[in-house]
Amino acid sequence: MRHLQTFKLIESVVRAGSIRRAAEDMNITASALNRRIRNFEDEFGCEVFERMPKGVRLNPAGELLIQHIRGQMSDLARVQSQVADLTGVRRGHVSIACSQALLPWFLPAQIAEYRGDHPGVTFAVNVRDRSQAERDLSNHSSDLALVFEPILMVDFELISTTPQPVCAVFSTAHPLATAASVRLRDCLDHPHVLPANGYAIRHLLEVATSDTSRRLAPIAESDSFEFMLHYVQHEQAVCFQFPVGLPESELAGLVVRPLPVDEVSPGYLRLGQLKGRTLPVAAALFARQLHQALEL
Amino acid sequence: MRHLQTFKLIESVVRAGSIRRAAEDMNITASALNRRIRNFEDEFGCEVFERMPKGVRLNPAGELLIQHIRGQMSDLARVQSQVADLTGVRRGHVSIACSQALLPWFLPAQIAEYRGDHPGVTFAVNVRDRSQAERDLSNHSSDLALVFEPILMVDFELISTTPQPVCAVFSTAHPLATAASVRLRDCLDHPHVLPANGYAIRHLLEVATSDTSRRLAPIAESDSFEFMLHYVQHEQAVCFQFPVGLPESELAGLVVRPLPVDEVSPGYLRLGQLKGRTLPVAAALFARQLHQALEL
DNA sequence: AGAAGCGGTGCAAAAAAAGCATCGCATCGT
DNA sequence: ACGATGCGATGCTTTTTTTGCACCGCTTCT
Repeated sequence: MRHLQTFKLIESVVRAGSIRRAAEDMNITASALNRRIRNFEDEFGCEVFERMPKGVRLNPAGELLIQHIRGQMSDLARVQSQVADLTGVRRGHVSIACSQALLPWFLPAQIAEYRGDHPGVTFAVNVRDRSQAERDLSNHSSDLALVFEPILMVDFELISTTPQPVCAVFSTAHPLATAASVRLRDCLDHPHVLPANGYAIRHLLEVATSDTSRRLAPIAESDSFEFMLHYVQHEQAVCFQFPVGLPESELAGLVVRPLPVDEVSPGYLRLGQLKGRTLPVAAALFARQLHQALEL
Repeated sequence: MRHLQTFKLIESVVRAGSIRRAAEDMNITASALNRRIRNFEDEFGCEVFERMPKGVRLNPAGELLIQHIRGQMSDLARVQSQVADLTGVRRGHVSIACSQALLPWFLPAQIAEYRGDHPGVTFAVNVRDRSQAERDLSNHSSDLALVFEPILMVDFELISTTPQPVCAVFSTAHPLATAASVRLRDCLDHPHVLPANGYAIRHLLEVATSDTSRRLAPIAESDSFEFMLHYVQHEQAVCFQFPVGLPESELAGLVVRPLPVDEVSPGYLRLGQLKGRTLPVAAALFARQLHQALEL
């Protein structure tokens, strides 16, 4: 798109942190890029970058501008997607920032289903923690965020909320496997594996134990649920995960037991978008599908 | 602004209805303009205009595009205004679509007060009926709308609402001038002058008389309140206006009496903006001032 | 002290846009 | 019926803008 070239270049400079690096990325010379920026700043009425010996950085005016630019670009993409829609060519691209739990089963299944109807639509799936996911929305680097317990900042517009009980997961050979029901305190009596700090499940478990005498005493911590699920197949330990992250087909040898919600509050899986933004057709449609899938 | 030139040209073509006329408006040749548009359509991916023997018209894709363009331009203006704000140069421009009643006194006073604090800010005041005012917001051709009883379409975001009783206005020599209170039926017993159909006061009076045996029988209709106010100084007749349209200082020889609200419902003066839009600093500030002034 | 990396600038080459003249086409008025 | 008019489109030349190249001055790091 020719007419937004200057904006794209500026965006690239912001990302690269220096005019020369950005020039290389965009396959033009630094001098040309430099001049375009200076010309733009002239027209714009004030400087946008702070020149420093090691490169450039946005000044406050530039911060305002870059937000505008990002908004413009994603809004134009939305318009083009809508136009493509009414031209009959259903194409598009959906980018999603999501929690790890959605990777093994839920999102692959949902995307495959969507692409069954609309093969022209492409996807980008990025694992993000809850605050980074929201930042991605603000950046316009993701269309949708699907995370547990987001920080819910002002820019986050909820599309859907689904409570998910925390589940204990252990091997079929584990002593708890024969118990009628499993409480958190039972799990803590056994060796247990926990997600690292910052993860929603860890947070919920911390809260659940904070007013009891029981303490979390993980034999292992990890930022990978894949690791933890595999670990409890090797040692008689307990790990935790949300139902949406537990594909039934891959649970051979494992037992899943939801913890009672009066003991451990459920995690809320929240689907959201950037507040006030009109999503491209493809993203809006996919969001609707997710919403329906999550309601079940 | 160089980089939005193409957008400006397209907008101009939409307004002019033909490439040649737009070219003249923008001081370039028709061939250059034509080529820019065709190039843009290439990049954009599909045609934007319907070519007709008498000129061009937007096709559905173009309708979507022009909305995007207008949004872009006004958002960029907002950013520039914010930047000017933090550069210390408080400048800006506020455009208002408003009812006639606000012209003689309220808006002049408000604008003068605002410009007392911010002499760099300029204003555009356009008289619009309630539906046109809302259309102006959608077009981004006005920042604010201040009208009675707007149609309240989906794009209208209310900032402030003020009830205004309908007032009867007549000369001090009029028989009603000595009455303790004035009811609508009293006014209808005398010759009366009404605003034309479509005006809020006319509508409210129609509603008030619809379930009675009394009928409106205006000796004169007008779309100018200025005319009506002056008319009742020449003949012993009654006219109607909202308090906000009646400057006390100019009412020598006239009596103003509010009609009881249980007989004639008050008109609601509504200040609004385009839904979801972030107003430029100057407009947002002025809206806040209006809001406070209207609360008294 | 020197190398490396940064933004900025003068100048010539290259590319893009504009202007001009002209075409084909549909409509309108006489 | 038919020419006049006004529309968008297009080939060609000229003008303007942008780019690339070489180089400067500056700061930082080794």
